[in-house]
Amino acid sequence: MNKPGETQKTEAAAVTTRAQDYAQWYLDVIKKACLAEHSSVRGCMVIRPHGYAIWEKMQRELDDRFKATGHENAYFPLFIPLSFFSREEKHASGFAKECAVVTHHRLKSVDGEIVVDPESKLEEPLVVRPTSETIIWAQYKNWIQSYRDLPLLINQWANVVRWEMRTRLFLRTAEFLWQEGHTAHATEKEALEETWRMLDVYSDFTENVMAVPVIKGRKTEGERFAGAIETLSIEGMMQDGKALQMGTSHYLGQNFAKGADVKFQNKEGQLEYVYATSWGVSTRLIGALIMTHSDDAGLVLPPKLAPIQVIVIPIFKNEEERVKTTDAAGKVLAELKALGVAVRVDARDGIMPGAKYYEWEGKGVPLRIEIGPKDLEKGSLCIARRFVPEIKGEAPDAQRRRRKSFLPRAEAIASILPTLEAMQKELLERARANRAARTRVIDKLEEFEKFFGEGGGFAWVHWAGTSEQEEEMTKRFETSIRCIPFEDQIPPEAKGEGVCILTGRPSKQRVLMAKSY
RNA sequence: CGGGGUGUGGCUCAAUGGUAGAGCGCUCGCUUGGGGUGCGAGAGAUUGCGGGUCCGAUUCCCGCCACCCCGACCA
Repeated sequence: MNKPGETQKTEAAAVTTRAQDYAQWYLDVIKKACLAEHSSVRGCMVIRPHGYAIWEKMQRELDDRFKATGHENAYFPLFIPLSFFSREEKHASGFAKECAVVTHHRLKSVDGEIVVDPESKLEEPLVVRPTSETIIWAQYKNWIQSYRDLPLLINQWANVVRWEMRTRLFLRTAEFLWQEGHTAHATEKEALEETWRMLDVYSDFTENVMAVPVIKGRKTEGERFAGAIETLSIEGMMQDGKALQMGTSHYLGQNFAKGADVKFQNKEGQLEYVYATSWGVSTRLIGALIMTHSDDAGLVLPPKLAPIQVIVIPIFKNEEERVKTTDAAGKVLAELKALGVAVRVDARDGIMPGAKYYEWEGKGVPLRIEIGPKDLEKGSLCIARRFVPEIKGEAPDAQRRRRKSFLPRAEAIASILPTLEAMQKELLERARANRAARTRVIDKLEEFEKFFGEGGGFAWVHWAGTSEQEEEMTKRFETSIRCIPFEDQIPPEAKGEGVCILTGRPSKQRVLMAKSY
């Protein structure tokens, strides 16, 4: 770490965009905000308290939405017997290359060294779940007999393991936390409705809670979930212009019901396989949050996800002032708590106020209240925002001044909730504007190449190629079809028919192409 | 698993064939206090692991392991 005063004393500013710088910036934010770090365990992540507190807030918001749509939580085993896992062929082969497998159940001491006891080999290996479809459907077989048992709407909060070659904090770790919904329905229509409904739940969450705008659409065959008939996703754009898949909702048809032999008797008395969906979001969302809003000063949090929304900092230079200002801070704390604000006082002695500002800004606290002797005299409070809407060409000094406001005490307290609400909206608007600035409607391959050669972003492109041609595009430009967007997701300027950018064949609508994480 | 790189106090890095030093961080004291105060004292490392060469290895050689970057794979 460098001397704080030298390299880190930077104002909130535009984020650098060169890929390597961006990766470094991302790690710096995580470190400054004390969110997470690499574990000594290969590919695994330690989520620190502040990072976990954000996850808990996400969980709560999501859980409320799942409950509101009729879902219940349950829990299923971490281990999946290999035979269960192989019941759906495409599913098994899709995940085959990234599975951790338990083969023994005992250790023993040999010459003072602890080794795996070869005699404890399991008859059947256990796969550590990379996702739980198979183990859950093995159970559903016992739960479903009649159309009266349907729909079965269940969600699980769990950890899963995918043995990735390369990992990145939050975005791709060997073990990650997530929720996975697994539902069973009597008809295809119902299951499809559920698939679409849950995608809406996700987009509602990412936009209204995370303040991250997303494009909703269908995945191409090559990008589909292993074992799904249809995969829907929400795609966000990060500040470097890359796309991030933030959530998926799958229509599984009768594939898993057949694999686990789950039949029900319908109203006509006939046996039928049930129709399934599954959907999930993970701690990757925290990565999306960081990469969408944060700046060079550190994390920026939408107020709805900020574990601490307001930090109160008493300022003093002697014992008398310390007592007075911390006392005043305590009163502000109580009043804000009563309003339902997540607030904390930082009364640590021996740390300069400036150092505290940097620390809490790095952690993404949206609002800071400074209480010093001058404020007590005037009966005012200083409120400093973590960010303000940008004004083009504004000097950093001017922006800093604009972030602070001095208000009479009562007025200041009353302004907190409306300000938090405004900041929540501003973040979404800012993210929308950033996305719009890096989105193009493109018809010519040369233009496409140029766009992605100079930073890139989202490209609305006509496509009518094959899966092989899709791969060819990926090899040539490092881009992929993020999704085939729903009609209402396509901006007006990108609507209409045209011809495929690669093959020239007629195309009914444009798809979303981008480089992605 | 292929190609490249790196392993030295908590972090970022120096140095040296004669068993290590700085900055930041940490602890204590004073000082300071509305954007990272300043000074002083102090704690903290069997130099990734194993072997070889050598009187002597953190340094040279070999093997292994871990991590990072670039590919293949991905929520």
